[in-house]
Amino acid sequence: MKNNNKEIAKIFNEISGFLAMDKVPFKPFAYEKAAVVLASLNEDVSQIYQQGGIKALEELPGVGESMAKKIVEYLKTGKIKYYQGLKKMTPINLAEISEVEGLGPKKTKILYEKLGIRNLKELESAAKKGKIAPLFGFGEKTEKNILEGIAFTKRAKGRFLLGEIFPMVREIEERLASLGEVEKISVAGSIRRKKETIGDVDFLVVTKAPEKVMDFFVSLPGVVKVWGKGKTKSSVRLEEGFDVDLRVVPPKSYGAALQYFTGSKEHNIATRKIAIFKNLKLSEYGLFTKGNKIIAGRNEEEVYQALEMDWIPPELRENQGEIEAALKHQLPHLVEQKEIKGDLHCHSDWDGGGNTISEMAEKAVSLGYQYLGISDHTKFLRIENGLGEEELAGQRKEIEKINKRFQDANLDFQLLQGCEANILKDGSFDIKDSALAKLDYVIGGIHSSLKMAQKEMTERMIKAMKNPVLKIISHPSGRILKKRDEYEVDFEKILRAAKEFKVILEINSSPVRLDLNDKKIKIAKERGVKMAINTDAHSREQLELMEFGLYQARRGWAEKKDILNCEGIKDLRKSLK
DNA sequence: GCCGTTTTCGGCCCGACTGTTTTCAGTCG
Repeated sequence: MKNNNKEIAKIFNEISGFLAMDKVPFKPFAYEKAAVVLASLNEDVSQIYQQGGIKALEELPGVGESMAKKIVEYLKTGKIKYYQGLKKMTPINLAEISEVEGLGPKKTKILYEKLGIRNLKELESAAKKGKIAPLFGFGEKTEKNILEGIAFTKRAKGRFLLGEIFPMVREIEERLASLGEVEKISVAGSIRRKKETIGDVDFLVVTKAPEKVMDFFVSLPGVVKVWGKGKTKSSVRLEEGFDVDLRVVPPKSYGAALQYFTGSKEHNIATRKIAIFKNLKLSEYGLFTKGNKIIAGRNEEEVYQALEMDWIPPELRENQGEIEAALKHQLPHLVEQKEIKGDLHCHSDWDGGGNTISEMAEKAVSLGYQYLGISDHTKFLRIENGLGEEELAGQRKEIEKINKRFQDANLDFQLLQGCEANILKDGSFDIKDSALAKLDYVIGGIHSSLKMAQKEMTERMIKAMKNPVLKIISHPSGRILKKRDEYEVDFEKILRAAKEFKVILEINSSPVRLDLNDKKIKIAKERGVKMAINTDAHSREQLELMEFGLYQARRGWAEKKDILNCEGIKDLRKSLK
């Protein structure tokens, strides 16, 4: 269960920060790059090491002799001496402080040297006392930004990203399901509803051997604490910091319990009201008549059916109209994974991504896609090695070459060439429109000047949308979960412009973005604005993140017809024209 | 510290933007 890749990536990121503090040239970038590679790896480094030794580690892009040694040291001892030495010299909780938007290594170091600030708590106290503004290089605004950043970090605390937790939940579910004694199992709660952030995890099982199942549960790998262990309920904490509950329920109540523990609370209250109206009583034990005779409970379908409702997909259970729709048998047919025909936003090694165009394409083929749009950054984002006019032309040739290969192999798959151009402060792009017009499509994204006032930001986006080369707006609200709020923009105006100028809004699948979010997706759908679910993958593994964008789309009531990349290649090409 | 259709050494890490130190360092993507 322990995730070596993430742990080492975290340490490398901190090393990068410590080195940046001392203005060490180039090394910070090298460590950062390696951290990104490690974090996006599918296979655990311990496996790579076991199979291929230190040589195999050095094969990883961005990892050389020195870092490979450090990885081995970590695998063998759980520590990296070099890192501990740096931390000793400057005992700052860098990971914690860097969470605050606007604070980097240099400023953090000054704060430590002048005010002795080592962590978030000390930072907040100093900012509140007004000690930061008078420092050389700081000021009123910086202090205010720091306080706002801390407040934001705090609000998000205690909740985990769906994308962080989901793989672990799947693993636990598989382990439990593999026990012969477990007859039925499901995860419930906000995970089943696919909420973007999760408080804790609930599992329900049906079993004839509860003791054995509970014993197995509390000794799962990764369990660091057992809060309680009983016949019907046990709770544990995993080393990642979140709690998991396991409940054993009788078969005749399984559906009612699943319905109850899936929530949301608001959905349950509304459902119970329907039961009361029908002179029935709904609880986690079942649906009962006034005479306490059980009439449903074995599965969810029969519970909803007995209430004369259609079964409601968990993603919709937020009491946002799904109850009424289920009563009228008018629930939407939510978009499904198998309806996704391709991905229109991913990055190749041309702009610093982890894999070549060929490798990305092969992965897309293995996912069953008909097409993949390569959309590398344009020149402004040089750190990501953004492409200029000539490079785009060169990339075009490369893509045509690869497409030829697929064609010769008689494969029903095509690469498209797009790009992710930057919408600058004035609403223009960072690259000539004439170069953009040569591509199959253009994605526009905001990556700078995020703190503009609402009116200016709205005008900036609409100006970009009016540009006929623009087809898709990437991550339209700009939030980073647990880190940064959305930028200020008049969303209704954006929707009107999207409709008028036929611009597609992206549903970005990255677990830290999920942008548009569920609420905005629902409004966009109601306004008749089309969307595209994209991964924004920077490596081939990240193409698998599509499921998280899909969940968000489903939470926003999106159907196949609302999603651009549910179109087959022919229709898509027409739509992109 | 990594990497090599410029290379085993000498490049790499750019541009927009912000806030603040009135000319530029730090941050972000």
